[in-house]
Amino acid sequence: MLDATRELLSESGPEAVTHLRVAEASGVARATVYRHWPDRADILVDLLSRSAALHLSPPPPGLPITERVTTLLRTFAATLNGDGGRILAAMIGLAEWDDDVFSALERMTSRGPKSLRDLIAAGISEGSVQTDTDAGLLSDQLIGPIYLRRLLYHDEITDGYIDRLVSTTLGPRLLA
Amino acid sequence: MLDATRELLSESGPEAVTHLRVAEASGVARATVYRHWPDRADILVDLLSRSAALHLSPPPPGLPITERVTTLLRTFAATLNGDGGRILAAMIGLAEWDDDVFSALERMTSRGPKSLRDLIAAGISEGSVQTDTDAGLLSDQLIGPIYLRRLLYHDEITDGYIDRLVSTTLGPRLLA
DNA sequence: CGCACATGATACATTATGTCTCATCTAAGT
DNA sequence: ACTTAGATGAGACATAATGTATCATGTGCG
Repeated sequence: MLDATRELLSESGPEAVTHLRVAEASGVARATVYRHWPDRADILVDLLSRSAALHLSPPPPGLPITERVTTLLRTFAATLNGDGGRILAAMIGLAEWDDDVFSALERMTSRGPKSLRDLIAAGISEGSVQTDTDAGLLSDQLIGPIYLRRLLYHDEITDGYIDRLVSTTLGPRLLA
Repeated sequence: MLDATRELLSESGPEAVTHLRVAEASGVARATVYRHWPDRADILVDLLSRSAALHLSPPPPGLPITERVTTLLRTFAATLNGDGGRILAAMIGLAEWDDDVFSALERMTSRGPKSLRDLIAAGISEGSVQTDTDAGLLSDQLIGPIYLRRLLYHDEITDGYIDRLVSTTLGPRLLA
């Protein structure tokens, strides 16, 4: 049923996720869908709560900070370029009015900035990034434009874009 | 009717915008709503197409580039902190599956980056910004984090955040 | 006044929604 | 192999929503 829900969501948007259509799409009786999720919104919240975080790539170990950040952002962008972008767009449109969806959104999107901040913090402590760097802000500056392109412009996020982003954002804060 | 639609959208989200509820909320017969917008989505598309752009502030004239950018971003953030944030979130959630909403989204969000790029381009030509600056990318770097905070974190965008954003993003590219 | 046009009110058929019952199936324990 | 608890399928049912049609009323305008 959740597979069918994900399919419906990706194909036709959140409004298509109804008890009836989930039942039809998954070959299950309508009553069964009601038993699991009495409220229509519960189906979506359940699906979205189980959705994987937007990226999970463990930052590779000994490489220079620029490489590690670039790798992290690329796996992140790959998820956004795929199905993750649509799911994220749906969540943003729902989270404004549904606290449960917002919680799921927080869980889904918090891991990325966190590991990026950790990466930057590691760069500071190992002396490759300026000490007065605000890791949280720098993380926003790297991730924000990527979301912007995907969600507002519906543009694909290319490796070249990420390279330019990293070099102009992180570049000026690097120490020799 | 469109006022009632806006109210419904802001209060209860896109799914609450139905012929019936618009009719009730605006004190109009249900048939009248059907006459104007035979399809449910038409109501929202019509409303969103008429929505003002996200910011309109004409950049003040002779001030230094940093001041002008900061002013622009502040009026932009003010709209996002208000009702514009919810409307934008709804549009992002709909634009993924509705081309008309996406067109409206483009019109709504294109003016901001454009005037920001123009501002940066002016800064380059008047010699206060480095000549190798990519105005489009710099614009994304300034606007992206603001969208990020509003849409994903549901955080208010403070003047202090914008100040830090401008100083760390635009600062390194300024010429004496 | 007369006309074009939008609206209100209502009826109607169709579909969706939500709840209920009961027979059937399945997995697990005895 | 038997029993039982729990889940499912199939369908009935009432209610609400949706979409269309009709006709009387109102309003602005030449």
